[in-house]
Amino acid sequence: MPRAHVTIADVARATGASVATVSRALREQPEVSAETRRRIIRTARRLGYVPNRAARSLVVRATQTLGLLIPDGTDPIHGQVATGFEQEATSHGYSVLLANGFDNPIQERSALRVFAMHRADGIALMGSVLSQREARTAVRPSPVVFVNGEHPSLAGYEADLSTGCLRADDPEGIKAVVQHLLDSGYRKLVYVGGPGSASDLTRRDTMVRALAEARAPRPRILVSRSGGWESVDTVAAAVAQSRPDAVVCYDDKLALRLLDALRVYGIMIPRDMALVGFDDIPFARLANPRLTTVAQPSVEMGRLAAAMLLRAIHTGVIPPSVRLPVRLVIRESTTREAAQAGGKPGDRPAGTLPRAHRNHAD
Amino acid sequence: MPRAHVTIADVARATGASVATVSRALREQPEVSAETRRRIIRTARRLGYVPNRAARSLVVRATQTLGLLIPDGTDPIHGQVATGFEQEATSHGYSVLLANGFDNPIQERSALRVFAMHRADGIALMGSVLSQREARTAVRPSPVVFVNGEHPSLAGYEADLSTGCLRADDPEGIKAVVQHLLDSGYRKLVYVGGPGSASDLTRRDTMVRALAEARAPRPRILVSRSGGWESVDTVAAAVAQSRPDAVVCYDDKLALRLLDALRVYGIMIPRDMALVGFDDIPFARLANPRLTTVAQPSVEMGRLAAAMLLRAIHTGVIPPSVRLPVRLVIRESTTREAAQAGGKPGDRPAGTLPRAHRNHAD
DNA sequence: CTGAAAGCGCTAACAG
DNA sequence: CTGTTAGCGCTTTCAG
Repeated sequence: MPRAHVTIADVARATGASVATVSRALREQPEVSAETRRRIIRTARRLGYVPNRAARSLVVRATQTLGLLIPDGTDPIHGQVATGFEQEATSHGYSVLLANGFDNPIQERSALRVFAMHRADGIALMGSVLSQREARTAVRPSPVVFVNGEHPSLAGYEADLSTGCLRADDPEGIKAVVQHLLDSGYRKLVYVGGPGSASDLTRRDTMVRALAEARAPRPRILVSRSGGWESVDTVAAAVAQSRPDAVVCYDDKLALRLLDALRVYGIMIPRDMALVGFDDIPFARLANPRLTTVAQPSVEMGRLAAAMLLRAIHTGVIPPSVRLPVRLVIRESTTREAAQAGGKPGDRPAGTLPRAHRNHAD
Repeated sequence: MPRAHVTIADVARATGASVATVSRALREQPEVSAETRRRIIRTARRLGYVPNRAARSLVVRATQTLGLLIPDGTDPIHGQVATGFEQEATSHGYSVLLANGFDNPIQERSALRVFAMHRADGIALMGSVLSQREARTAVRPSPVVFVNGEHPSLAGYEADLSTGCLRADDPEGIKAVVQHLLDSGYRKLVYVGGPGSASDLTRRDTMVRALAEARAPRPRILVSRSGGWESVDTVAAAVAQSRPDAVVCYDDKLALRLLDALRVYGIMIPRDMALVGFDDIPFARLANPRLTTVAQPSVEMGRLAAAMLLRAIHTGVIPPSVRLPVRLVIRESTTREAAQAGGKPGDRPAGTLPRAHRNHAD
């Protein structure tokens, strides 16, 4: 085995063909005789030839690479988006450059610069705090797609009629939550905010508005800013004292933390109050009680972001913005009867549970 | 703004300097007068110049890129490793190419090929099912680091005395679990296996051996192969029937699913039996009851993998293998008193199902 | 069908 | 200190 990398010239030399022919043969171009092609491909393999993408990119002016910026790969939702994105990209022969922005504009900017230096053919920004204008200029002329952008300019939520934006329909989700809670007889509601980001504010405001429209009491707003444990405890204390009928949290993570914190106060969900999250992270359905939440199609979202980018790359025009439907998933945490049923299944596969039930009942 | 990308030649033309000088100035090389440098940097910025890494890579024979293969970004642990890896890489000026292998050798191979084509300066393989030999040849001569490799050749666990392997000390973790369970008076134990991977088998075998050494009864082995819901129910049914003192699961995800499934049978943890997981995913501490588990330093692991790669790139020699210490985290799920005690947080492990509790206990 | 030659954008000698 | 000149490995006219 040669120490350095085998080049197309090595293969040419070994086969007696020219580099041009080798290049053509290796790319399955038609204008090469089947005979020579086979010979070339065989020796290429024998020599352990691996194409050098940098060299190719240089001339074809395309890198077969997509850049993906996520806030924090540690978060289950971001991991899911990233995975969907990677799958779609990979299945179309693109590789993905991943960067974490940690909600920090500085880090996001430098990630964009890296993508630009790599000449990524397309860039997806998830939960980015940057403005569209800034991001687009930073990586111009590569197309950019925004997934659940968090830049303040998006807080109004009407701002992204523009192109290349992908987001879950949070307002519809919250409205469904409110509807469900009111229908279930809960009146005194609380919203627990998180990071104060655009989506946080949107969810909060939508809830306030939905309640106003339903002529229900205005919800109390609490905030767990840092997302840290202490502040969750503070919120828990406030909740324990005011005893609302139901608590809607910014997201599942916060809801689950709060659920845990409330145990200290002897508050039990849903016996004492209802609890709702947002996102439907995998663990929401495993919590005890199982958590009612709004499901976002995260993996699908990542996949779609990549697909939009791919389309933009091919057509040269960035696809129109998309608002993805969300789905209210009702589970035990907002079902009073569940407390008595002892683990009444929320959303399990139909076949498995009834049997288990019967076994147990017998 | 120019349509195409600005090149170093454009900057040279605009400043009246030569491309060589521009190149040097832009890379902060010393042999350029401060004056010219400043002028060059200014015009470069004005023109919107962004270096082309492909071109640079071609000549310096280095891409400032690391490849990372993970099994599935959807899994919290993998997301954490990836994040640590990305942070370390980024902070040293490297970008990361991410790929998911989904425990599929075919996909892993093609990911390796992509890394090779990109000439990634280093490659980290997490939970890969490929052999070291195959992986190393595939991306030669770039250094490769294995994180918790799952190739059968590693099942014996002594096989990777070799270089460039990074893994959590699962055996120590399981031994600590066994010790803790025995100390707590649990005798009749069960191990619930998962994917049948190298780490699964290692954990299982270590448990069997540790119990034998302690002259405790041999554990019963159950398996939830697919990881799907149905098979968890099967396991739950078996557990419900045999009523062991404690159940040790392959990982937290499985443990949490089992915890959920056991509720159907009216089995409450830790009142009726103890439950232990592995990994300490973020939600282990939020479960109800909070889950006793073995904590792996996942983020740190990712960081370390990148660091090893960086070192290998600089020194030309792959660092020795590392076995990272794990830590037993004792929580409610193995603490009988937790069910009865009162006062401090965590005193109501089965808190939200009090009626159910009585229903079944009475 | 195949080959020769001209770059893609950048760096690295090597001269000035 | 600065400029000239070869390439890095590959694709792509343009001729044969």
